[in-house]
Amino acid sequence: MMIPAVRSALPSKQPRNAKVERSRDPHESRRALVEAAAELFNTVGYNGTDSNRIARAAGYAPGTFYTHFPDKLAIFLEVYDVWVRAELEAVEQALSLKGSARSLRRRLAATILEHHRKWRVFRSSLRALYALDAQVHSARLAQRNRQIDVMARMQETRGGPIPTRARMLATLLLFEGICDAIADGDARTLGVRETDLLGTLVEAMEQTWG
Amino acid sequence: MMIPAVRSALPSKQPRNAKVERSRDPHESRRALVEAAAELFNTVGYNGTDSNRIARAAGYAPGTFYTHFPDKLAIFLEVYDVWVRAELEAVEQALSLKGSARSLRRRLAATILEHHRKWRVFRSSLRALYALDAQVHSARLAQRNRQIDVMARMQETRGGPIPTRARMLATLLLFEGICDAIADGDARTLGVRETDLLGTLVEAMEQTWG
Amino acid sequence: MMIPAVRSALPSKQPRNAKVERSRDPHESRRALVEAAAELFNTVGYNGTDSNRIARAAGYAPGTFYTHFPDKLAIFLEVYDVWVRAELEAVEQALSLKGSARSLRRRLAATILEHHRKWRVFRSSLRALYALDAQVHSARLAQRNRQIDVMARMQETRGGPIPTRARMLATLLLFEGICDAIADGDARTLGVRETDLLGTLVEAMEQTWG
Amino acid sequence: MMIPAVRSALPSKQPRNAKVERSRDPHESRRALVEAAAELFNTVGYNGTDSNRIARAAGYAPGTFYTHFPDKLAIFLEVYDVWVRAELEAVEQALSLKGSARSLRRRLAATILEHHRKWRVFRSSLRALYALDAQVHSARLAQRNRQIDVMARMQETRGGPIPTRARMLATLLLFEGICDAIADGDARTLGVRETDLLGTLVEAMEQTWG
DNA sequence: TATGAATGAGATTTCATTCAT
DNA sequence: CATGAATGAAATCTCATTCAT
Repeated sequence: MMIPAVRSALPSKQPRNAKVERSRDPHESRRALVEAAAELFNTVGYNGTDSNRIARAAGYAPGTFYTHFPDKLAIFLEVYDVWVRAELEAVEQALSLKGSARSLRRRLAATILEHHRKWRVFRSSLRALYALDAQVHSARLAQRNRQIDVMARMQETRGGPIPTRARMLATLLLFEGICDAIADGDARTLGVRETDLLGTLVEAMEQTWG
Repeated sequence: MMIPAVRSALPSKQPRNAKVERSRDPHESRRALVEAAAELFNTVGYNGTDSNRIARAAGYAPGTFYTHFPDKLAIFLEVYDVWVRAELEAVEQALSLKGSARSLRRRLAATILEHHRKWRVFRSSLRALYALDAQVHSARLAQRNRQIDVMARMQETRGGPIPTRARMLATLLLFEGICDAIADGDARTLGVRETDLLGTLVEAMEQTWG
Repeated sequence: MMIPAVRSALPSKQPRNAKVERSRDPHESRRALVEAAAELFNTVGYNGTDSNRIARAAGYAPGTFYTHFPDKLAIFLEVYDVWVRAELEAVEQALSLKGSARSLRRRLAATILEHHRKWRVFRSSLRALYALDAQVHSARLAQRNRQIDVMARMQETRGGPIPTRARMLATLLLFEGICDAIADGDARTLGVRETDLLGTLVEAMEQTWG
Repeated sequence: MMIPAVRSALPSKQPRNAKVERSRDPHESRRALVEAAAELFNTVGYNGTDSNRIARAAGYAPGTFYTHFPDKLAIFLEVYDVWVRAELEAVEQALSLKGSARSLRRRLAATILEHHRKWRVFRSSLRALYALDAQVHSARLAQRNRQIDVMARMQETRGGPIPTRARMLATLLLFEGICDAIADGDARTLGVRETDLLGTLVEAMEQTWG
């Protein structure tokens, strides 16, 4: 049994894609499954999601799931991959826009916050699996590495001095912590205005990158 | 006249078992269950743990679990409570020792790191449930509030100026992020020495509390 | 670097079983389940029957039950439906045969008695659920209504005057009471010959329908 | 799981007798248990009632139940006994009052109807167990015998001719059927006025006893 | 007698996974 | 590739019953 309030938060018992005659294109099938899985993982979490439901939500029969993925974890990793790509893309886009260092940082913070907000529940499952599963762990570490690299490259482009990895990692962690706290609605509940918290973040970024 | 086949047709929930291990003190039983649950949650996570196993691990029969807790979530919340208390105690003890502001901060960081290390997997489940369950959510928010209060009180005692709540929350989040990263062994994997990362943390604390 | 103990710590709901008995026709499966359930309900009663046992008796694994019915009550209602249909059919057949009004009534009584005899235990569960469950209640009321309708139609066909609904209901209830008493073997135990009791019933019918 | 709507119909989770310091008088304890059991059986049925709850509702600990009764069926039989006694008493009282044969019959019908109304759910469990358990079966048969005896004695007193046992049993069964149908609210639902149905009953009695 | 924690068999239900078509 | 009925291990939870105090 999963948390009851959550069950009813499910997208809908009659999946929106039901009865849509699915293409026989395997790429499209896979894509649809990943999309449906993302939606479910992000609504009821990894453990609240079952593979039959993923298939049905994507418009397929249960067995189809297993023609595309060996198991539930595999599709979770794939969803993670999609997610990572989307974030990186958004980040690169945010960084590619003109503007002062300050406005760029604001944009970056806003972009990542948006992303965290959208993937709140998925992220929470990610964290749980992170501690339990080696594959998820290393996937996430790889992502962290990439994020630090982006940071470093960004600074290189600007011509500024590259901070120590410790500093960059710390900034990254603060970034995550703050975005999660805002996305979860906790800042507000704890009596902190979101702007103020974001301000703290921008400040920290300034200290790290000058 | 009696219908012949009838005698044995009753659902027959009659005799059953007979052996009775023996009632320990109910407080002790509850404690043992919570302890076993903590251990299991911290090894295989919330979803990997089942109530029968908790009972067995504590030395009881499956049913005993339900004479003490209505369900798995209830014992999870109780484990969390124990955990919170233990952390607060450790923190207060760390803060009560004499020493310079610097050494005090180091001690605090070491204490919390130790705590995170010990409860790595439990914490990951906590995070997953945090996003899915209202009770866990509010329990954790209450804990955060308490932590901020301790911070503020600490500063009051020292006579220093109390930072904004935004700053305190940010520091708390950085604290958590860094301790988790070290506890998970990620700092090292990402090419960052734990000492350096902790150094960043202490620095941030200095900026916040002067 | 990977946390060593972690690889095997995932809840591990992976491989499991492999043998597959083979999908029969789903209609046939459903039918087999209903049949097995009918048999069990009629032997050990509703509460003495469990869904796993129904599945096994029908030649399926426990889970199969739930691919066809949401719960035990659902299959009970379906068994009831089958039962009702069978009775109506038998009744209509009995009524379609040629013969005097008297012989027709005897035949009708014999038919229903036979039916009650066969479904003695099932009927007792029906009665228990009737008082506790709204669905069972309304299903049975619907059946009663149908029975009264059949009575009225029968009389219409004969061209006789249609009795009041109160009289028809009373006759129906007497019918049930007497058939149950005989089916349960109670008439005999109470020192009443079954023929005599049936005679009383036929008499009552004569008074009602002339 | 019992029918959900029924669970919530339970007298109350905090039994009304809770915390009342129970007397150590074993007769009183037994009485209290039987009373509580009667209430529960009549609310959630035999299978919906558990022995711990009976004990709690009576103000005792679970174990106390077993110092008074060997099992759940035993207390059910005792409740039945109490019920039977109460009905007989009420009947005898109704019959002892002066009045015309007609008014006496009306009173008798009203008395028994009242009784059926009050014990609707209990009666439904009785019927279910009747078909499954030999003890319940014979207890109920004994009661039927007594009822027929009362009928015969009554007629003897009046000096009228005693009908055949078949007739008397038939009348008894009609009585039960009609009272149940009214108590269950079915007469009304089936479009029959309760008075009309009772009228049919009184008519039948007149035919049987003149 | 009364207690009440403990028992453990077992009922209900879920769901990742398989495989014949 | 897609299907979907079937699987069966396993998790959650219940409750009649026991027994040491």
